[in-house]
Formats: sequence, structure tokens, C-alpha cells
Amino acid sequence: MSYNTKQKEIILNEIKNQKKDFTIKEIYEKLKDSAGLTTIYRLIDKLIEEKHLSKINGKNNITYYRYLGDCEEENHIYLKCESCGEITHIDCDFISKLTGHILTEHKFKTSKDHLIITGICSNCIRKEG
Amino acid sequence: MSYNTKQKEIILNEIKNQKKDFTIKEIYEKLKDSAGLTTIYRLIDKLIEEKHLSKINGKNNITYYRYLGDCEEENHIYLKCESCGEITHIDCDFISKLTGHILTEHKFKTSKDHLIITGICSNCIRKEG
DNA sequence: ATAAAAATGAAAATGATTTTCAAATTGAGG
DNA sequence: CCTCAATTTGAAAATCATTTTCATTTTTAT
Repeated sequence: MSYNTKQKEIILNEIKNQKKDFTIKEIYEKLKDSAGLTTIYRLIDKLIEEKHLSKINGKNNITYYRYLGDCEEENHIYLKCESCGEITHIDCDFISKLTGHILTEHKFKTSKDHLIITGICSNCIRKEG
Repeated sequence: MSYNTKQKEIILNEIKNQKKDFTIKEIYEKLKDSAGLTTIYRLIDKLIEEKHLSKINGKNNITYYRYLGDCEEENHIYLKCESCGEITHIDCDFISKLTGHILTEHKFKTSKDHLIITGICSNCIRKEG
């Protein structure tokens, strides 16, 4: 039915140790002496099927994976100005209220590091108006 | 800076006419006599950057795209799942509180039609399949 | 009308993912 | 501890979507 192998154990262990989203390449680079690329792909596919992993489209067509295990709260949000491109980082209670609201009312777990809100910053508002 | 061409017009028109999520291949098949594949890729990348289009991970590594109509409403926000790519529109008071807070406390005027918050949707966060 | 800037697209390159298949490993049943 | 069929592995080859290249064409400002 399903055999246990040392490769599966090694790969799963490495995935669980990831602190952030990771790529296949990163895993392979670390494990290339103990597991082949094909095997890594196969296990990852299985973990996704079993909903232990989530596949994420990053920028530049890079595929990241996220281990679904622990979810820490953070009150961080990025404000990105569409005009000058400036990104400011805010950290306030209101954000946790927002993410809490979105989670409970809209059943959606906002990503802490990808929470970017776009608009126009105060400097650029002044310039334009 | 940016030139208008008949290809851009034709491709954009075709995209806007799509009733559902679509693939590049589908667009190319329809327009192959009037626009090249490279040009379609280029315009789609630009539309994504401008948040008029969203990229969606389908099954079997098929990439779909969804046209995000221009939104004029005040309390409107898009929730985009980083895993499956699914997009939900939410429309609630909390959002106007958020934008009000960001404007008064952080001096930042949020963009109405580009407000996309990313995270993981409830379907994807469920672990045991 | 002219020319510089920008856009096009065919072809080639890239690169991630999948497939193939012979060899190695696993685990159940002696 | 054996044996062996089922399963797994991984190197190499194949696939295929996307990107790059670059010569040519189109657009727009002057």
C-alpha cells in the first residue's frame, strides 16, 4: 500500500523545519545528497493532496510552498503608494481588528507578510492636489 | 512612453468579453490571426500589474486568468487566495472603517479598485481532506 | 514627412515539472 | 533471518508553458 522510506522522512522533516514559504529548489539544494528531485516533487504533490501543504504563486512565476501548521498573528500591514512607489510599514491595533474581522466574518486567513494595501501617500496627495 | 496598438485593443476586448476564467491558450486560439502569443503574454502581465487581471492556479498546473471589473463602490475589497487563486469580493462597513482609519491616522488614501488582500481561503486552510 | 521610441512576433532559449524505466528498497509471510 | 512481489527511487529524457532575442513594423511627437 505505502512504504516508509528514509527519503520521505528526510524530506518531510526538512519541510516542517521551514520558517517561511519555500521553493522546491531550496529543498533540493539542501537535500540533494539524500533525496532526488523527482522524489521531492512526488512527496510534495502528495502533501498538497493531503492538505498539509499549500502551493503559492509568487512573483516572476516562482512557485512557493507553505507548510500549514502554525499561524502566528501579526499586526503588520504594508501601505504601498501607487504614485511614488514608497512602501511604509504600519503596526497598529486596527489591523488585527481587520484581520480578525476578515477571518471570522469572511472565513479568510490574511497573509501576514503579503498584506499590502495600495493607494496614494500623503506626500503625493500634496503634490497632486 | 506607451503606444496604443490594434493588438492591445483586440486582446483587451477579448479578455473583457470572457464570461469565465480563461487561459492564455484560449485567448491565443481565438486571436492567433490578429495577435501573437508573445504580445498576449506581455499585455496580460501588464494588466496583472495594474490589478485589472488576476492569475489563478487551476488543477494540473493550468493557469487561469480572471478579469477584475473596474470597481467604483466604496466598501469593496478583493480577497485573493494565494493557494488556489480564488477571489472573493466582500462589501462591508468594516472596510470603510479601515480606509477611514488609514486616511486619518496614517495619512494614506487607499485605492478603491486596487484593494486586494491576499491570504488563504477557508477551503485551502482546511487540513484533513 | 521624418525620426526616435515603442511594440510586434517568429524563432530560439529557458526552466520548471512530468514521464520513463531499470535498479534498489521495503515489508509481509514464511 | 530469507524470499519475493509490491513499491519507491532517481537519472535521464521528454514536455510544455513562459521568457528572451532581435530584426522588422508601427506609433506618435515634432
